[in-house]
Amino acid sequence: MISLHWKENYTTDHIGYCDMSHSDDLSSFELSEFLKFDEWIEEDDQLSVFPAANSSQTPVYRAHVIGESGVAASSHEGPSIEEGREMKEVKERVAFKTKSEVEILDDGFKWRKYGKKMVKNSPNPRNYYRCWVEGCPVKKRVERDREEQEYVITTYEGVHNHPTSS
DNA sequence: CGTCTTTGACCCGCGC
DNA sequence: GCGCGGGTCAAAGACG
Repeated sequence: MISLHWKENYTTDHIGYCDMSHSDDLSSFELSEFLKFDEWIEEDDQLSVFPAANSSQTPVYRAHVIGESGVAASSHEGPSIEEGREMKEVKERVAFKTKSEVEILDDGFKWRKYGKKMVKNSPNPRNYYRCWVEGCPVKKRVERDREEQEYVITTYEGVHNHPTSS
């Protein structure tokens, strides 16, 4: 059972989370690309790699999701998966808020850093990465949470047009 | 010596 | 039109 919930506003974005058990059929889930199944935040807020599809366990994983769609934002009861899919069409962007001391999280992809910027009202810089694979449009940006410095916010933008290179 | 990071410059959209 | 904030470029530097 997959359910997507949304919480209160987070600056201009909206934070939600998605609960799912590993018994779900990932391939048929429309949000699979959008949510990047290979990276999740576990219940204890430790980053973990999603287990292989043939794993016998059925753990529940949780990811924090930051959306930017007005569609999702306007829903008070929380968006359905339909709305989530619409969000993907508007902007293929997903963010994870992760409790971590290091900002370089190995998610199975190779990244090339191309920029760093100090953001206003925050003492922390924001780092910009591009997917290392040529022709792949995916970018990500990494920054520390303004208030909770022990958290790292990783934002992915776009969908990989190639398999994960290990 | 090649490759990846660093870092200031540049660009672009937006509000005033 | 101009300044500001955020995103990207690219030359120079670091590092193996």
